[in-house]
Amino acid sequence: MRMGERVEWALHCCFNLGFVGPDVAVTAARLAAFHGLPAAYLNKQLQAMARAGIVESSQGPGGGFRLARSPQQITLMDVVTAIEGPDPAFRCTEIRERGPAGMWGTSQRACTIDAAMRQADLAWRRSLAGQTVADLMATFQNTYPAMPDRIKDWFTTAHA
Amino acid sequence: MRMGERVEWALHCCFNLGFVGPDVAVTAARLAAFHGLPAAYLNKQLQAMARAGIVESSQGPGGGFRLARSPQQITLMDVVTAIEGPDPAFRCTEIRERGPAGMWGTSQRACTIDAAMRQADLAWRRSLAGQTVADLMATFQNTYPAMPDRIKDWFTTAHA
DNA sequence: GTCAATTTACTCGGATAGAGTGTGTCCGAGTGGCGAAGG
DNA sequence: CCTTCGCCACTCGGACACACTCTATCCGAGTAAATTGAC
Repeated sequence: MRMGERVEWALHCCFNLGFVGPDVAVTAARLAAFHGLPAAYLNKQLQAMARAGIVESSQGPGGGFRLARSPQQITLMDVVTAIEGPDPAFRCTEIRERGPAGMWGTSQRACTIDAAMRQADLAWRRSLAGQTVADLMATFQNTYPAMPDRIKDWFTTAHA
Repeated sequence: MRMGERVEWALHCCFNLGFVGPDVAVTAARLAAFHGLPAAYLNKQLQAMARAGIVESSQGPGGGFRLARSPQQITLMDVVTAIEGPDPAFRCTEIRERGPAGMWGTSQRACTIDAAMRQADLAWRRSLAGQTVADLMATFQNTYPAMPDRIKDWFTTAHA
């Protein structure tokens, strides 16, 4: 099982957009340059977050992306769902139905194995839903007090 | 993010091998027939579990696979790790180092985002480690009391 | 009848092709700002 | 000098190739059981 790098990118973008604040829009190219990523592909992930209502997009000169709501109202679960989709990692394909046991009437109840895996998935989702972008920003600011302003400056001032 | 079907297959195999008991070995072909799966590919997963010490393999006539230890001592985490590998789903690629922020000395501490994702991964792993194959067997037997014997019979008797 | 070497058939085990998803890239649609022209 | 119209550059947005992992398969190595022959 492997989670795509896209999620990492999206989280870092939300993180930095949180420090920049909702007043200015940051282009995908600028965010890509800050992280050393391919701009066009990162743009795709930002679009996905825009569809999910996490960020707002504006076109034209001076356009770009900004957080659609407060960092306190954006959980890691929101971001992961926006990028990776809502489906759980484990998907029961009901192989118990394909063999001879399929005739034995064991499909009245939910698959025992599926239930167990769903429970683990739920624990994972709860942990993600319990952490907001604001929490990450606070932890980071606590470790590096001067960094938030530095980040905001980099994004709000012009660059070659 | 998507978990392979292999995990589902492996779990069902452990589940059924638990009911069969450690006295008789079940071939990969028999397990595949019971679930309607490709035998050679399922064999590959059983091999992976053998390498992990979850099942024991024996060659020759009368050979096959059996649980290497009690179902109570096999957790879902063991099976998932054996099939999917020990790496966590989320892997931090340290993109913070690739941009201009890489020069700002933020790599002294662990990546904030990585830490948050690791925490969620840990919750997932704890849930998996807290459930054993024996637990699943007990739940299933509680729902369908007659099934375990029926399963054992199917695997221990000859078939066309 | 007993033992042992041999054969045999059956099993796992790793090396080898094909499909699906994630990764990366491109060009077109839309939009806000800027400048020139007219009143 | 102010207003208005048109142009333009910049942005997002979706459609198009490439790579990698998962899926599936094959044939060879190894082994335990059955067979056969001698003692």
